[in-house]
Amino acid sequence: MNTKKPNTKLLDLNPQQMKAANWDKGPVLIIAGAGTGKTRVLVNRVAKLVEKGVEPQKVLLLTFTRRAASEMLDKASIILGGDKNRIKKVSGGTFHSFANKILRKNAQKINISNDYTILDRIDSADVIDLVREKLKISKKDKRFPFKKTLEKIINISMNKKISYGQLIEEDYPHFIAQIDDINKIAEKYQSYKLNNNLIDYNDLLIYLKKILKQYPQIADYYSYIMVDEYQDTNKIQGEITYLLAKKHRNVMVVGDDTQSIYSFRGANFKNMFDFKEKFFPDVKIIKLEENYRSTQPILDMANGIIDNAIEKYTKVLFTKNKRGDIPELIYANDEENQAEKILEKILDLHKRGVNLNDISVLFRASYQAIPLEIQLKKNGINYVKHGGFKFFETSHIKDIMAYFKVIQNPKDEVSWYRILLLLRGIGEVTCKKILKNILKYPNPFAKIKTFMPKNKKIRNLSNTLSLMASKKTTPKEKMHNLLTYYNPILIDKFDDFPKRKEDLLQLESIIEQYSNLNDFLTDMLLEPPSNSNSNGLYVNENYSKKNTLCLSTIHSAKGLEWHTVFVIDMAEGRFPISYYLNSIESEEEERRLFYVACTRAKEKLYITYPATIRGTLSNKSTFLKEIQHLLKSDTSDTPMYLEI
DNA sequence: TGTAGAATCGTTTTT
DNA sequence: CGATTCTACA
Repeated sequence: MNTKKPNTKLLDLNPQQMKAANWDKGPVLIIAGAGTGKTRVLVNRVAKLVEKGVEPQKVLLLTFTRRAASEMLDKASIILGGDKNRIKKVSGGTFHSFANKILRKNAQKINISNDYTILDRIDSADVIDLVREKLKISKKDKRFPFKKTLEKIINISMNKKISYGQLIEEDYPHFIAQIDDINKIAEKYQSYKLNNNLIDYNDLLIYLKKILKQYPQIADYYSYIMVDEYQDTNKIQGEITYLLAKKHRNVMVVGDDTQSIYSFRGANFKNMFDFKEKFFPDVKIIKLEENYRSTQPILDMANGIIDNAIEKYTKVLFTKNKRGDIPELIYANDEENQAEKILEKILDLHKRGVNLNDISVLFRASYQAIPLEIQLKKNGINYVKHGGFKFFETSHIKDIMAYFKVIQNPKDEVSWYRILLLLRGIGEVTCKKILKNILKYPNPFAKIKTFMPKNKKIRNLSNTLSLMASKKTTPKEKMHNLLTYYNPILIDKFDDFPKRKEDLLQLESIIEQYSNLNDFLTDMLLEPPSNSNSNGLYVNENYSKKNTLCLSTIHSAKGLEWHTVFVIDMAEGRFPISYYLNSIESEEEERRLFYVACTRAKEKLYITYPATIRGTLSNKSTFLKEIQHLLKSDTSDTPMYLEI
């Protein structure tokens, strides 16, 4: 199916790329626009370093997702003539997974036990709620923030390094009256984590930094540091990069300030400039501006989007690929009509030989794809949906994970709560009573029986957990047993249990690949294997290779490319999304997001605009109005009342 | 004390 | 729209 010759293409570099790929020592910042071959540069550099005889494990490649790292390493091994073994030893992954790797080995050095449990966002929220209750801060008397909101406040303020008070005043003024309570909860949350051996996403980075600072020899193990997507790193990740390279200064960071789209997570593209100003004043800067992906008309439009930005960016893309179709604007009456028109277009393209794999539909927020998903299902078209709602954050999956977490850490109060409250006849009060009695035992699973109201299902819980805790059973057997136990609960708890049952079976097939429970739990938290499809099902890599259309949030489409791209819902309020548009910076980020979306297209780009949304007339997105002269409009059946 | 059903909240993006 | 929280009742 793939007719490309990857090795010749991989080795084919322009002078700028060559300069970057052959970079030997010293700090270098590569400013690489969309589609300018930065992956190719990194891949070649890794291959060259290894070829030169650098020990592969001393090369550290930090990327945004694990998938990005493993794809790059695969390509590097092709360059080296399929020498997978050497390349495989290259150290790589996300900042978080790298932090975890270092901490599991060295946490004791900073007085943290290395068998900590990692909390995801939902776990953190649960812990925060627990802490709130322990502090006897009621959420009833006054309007008090939800646990999810509290988690967000605590998380963001850590990420951006500002105080809770400041953040609340800026972004949550309606909670100003509760600042004292929130402060208390946040403080107690920190100490609770320390006392209970829990670590959240931020802690991973904070502790990594602490270790690297106190024990520079750990950093010095790595002799070449490379960081991809540097525009989407946050302050602490920038500092970590510096600490890693402080001694030998062999550090290459690659980024594109026009593609910075993760500031909500604390990322700051100014890190790219800080790299020079704060850390490495003598850094060499290499710019990659020749685009190999898109046609000139598509680039014209993309450049047009960015030209209107307030912030002036550092480069302008160009291509030798002059010819191509002008991007097209498609009008629709409403969301359903928009979906119909997209479907029509896709079927037409398909008829003319474009594979569904080469088409993607991109949107700002995942719910915007729902009308289209309905159309696709109706017409029996395969699709995968990336981004948005996470398989591992659905409540039935969290339920299952709670049992495993209790096995791993019998003192995990939050998971105990979750498990016990699932049982009929046990409410909060009984639950607390039970926990008070069992938490002191190192192996409480058999003890539960004693403290429970006499009830058949509850005896099963004790048996199930004991069986799961047994060292003799494999993770798969544990899972199988658990599912037998959980099935009646599932049916009782959810109306849509058949769908969710599918998910659990998928989870079972994932756990099959693990022999070690800890690895399974860590991977599920730091590197979940994939996103969900329309049914919330886990989708494995093979599935996405079939003739399948891709629907994706723009965030999840980062770094990818397709022959044809649709960017939908270009109406004010939908894109830029209005709910949180509260500052110039956030509007600028929305603009960059639109830019990222359009630069995914190689040959054809369609922008769609529904004239009404939920029955009311909508306005064209500002971003669309700005660049409309660079588009071709499909006026054949434009609604009469539209001004064009 | 526990539960079921009603009301309500907050609605993006993700390691 | 789906999870969380509240309310009323057993």
